[in-house]
Amino acid sequence: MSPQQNRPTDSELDILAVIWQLGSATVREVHTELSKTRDTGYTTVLKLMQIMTEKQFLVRDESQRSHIYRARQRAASTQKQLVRDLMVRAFGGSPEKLVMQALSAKKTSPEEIADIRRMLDELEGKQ
Amino acid sequence: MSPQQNRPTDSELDILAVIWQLGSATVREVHTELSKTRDTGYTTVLKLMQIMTEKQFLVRDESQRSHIYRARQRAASTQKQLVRDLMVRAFGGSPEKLVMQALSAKKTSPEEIADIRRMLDELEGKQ
DNA sequence: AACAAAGTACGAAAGTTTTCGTTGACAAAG
DNA sequence: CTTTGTCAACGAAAACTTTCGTACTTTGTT
Repeated sequence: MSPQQNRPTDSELDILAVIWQLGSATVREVHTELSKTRDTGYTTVLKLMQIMTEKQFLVRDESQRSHIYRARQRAASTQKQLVRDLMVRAFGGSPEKLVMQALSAKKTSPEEIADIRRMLDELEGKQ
Repeated sequence: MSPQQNRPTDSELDILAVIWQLGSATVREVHTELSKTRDTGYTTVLKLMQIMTEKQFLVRDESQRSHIYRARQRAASTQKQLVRDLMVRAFGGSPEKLVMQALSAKKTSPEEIADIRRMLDELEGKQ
């Protein structure tokens, strides 16, 4: 009904991830991609993508026989929403606690650390 | 579709957040706290906390009539799991993308930025 | 034209999470 | 000792998410 302020479900996020990667995709393409890691039926993916279109997570071009789907929101926008949500619910709204866990959750390379430093520089420059 | 593992559900996370804050709590205390922001029944919270005990998210002391619950895992441990999960599913495993969204999701103060810099220093020192 | 292949639509079943009404135990007050 | 309030237990309903069978349509091939 209302514009996207709700989070995608787990399966919906899996589908979004594929579409983010491909830019746009048919059900077949998404299904093929998901099949690499999950055991999932074609019509299951189809149904989910139809629901996601209703929910306005996706838009589709029906001019071809096999409809072409795109994400309605940019990846960054949905990702930001997801992170904000987790930050509020699990970290009491504290970004540095979340960042700390993010960095310790995976061995972060020196290059990645340098990237983050650059981001901090930029962020500080703006303020 | 997506592996569930030991990730708390949304409602379970809300309860965990309260218990993390209070250290330990009765159902009454959790319910009172949640009622500030959510319209939720007492027995709903009770049932959830019973389920969470079965799932080993919580442990309880039954020696008093009103049982006292604690988190079985430290907050940091569960938080790390949640962040790792989100990092993999929404960010393709990339910590710096997640960090970037975290920082832009909320206006981050200079103090918070300084904290994060210190964390990066420490992280680099260890490697 | 007939058939097979590939696609959408749809509804209902199956699975999971959340909600709450009800019951019985116990405690505190009267 | 009876009433009133608080609690845990439990089961089932409600709500939400995921799965897939079936029907029908369109396209390509023989």
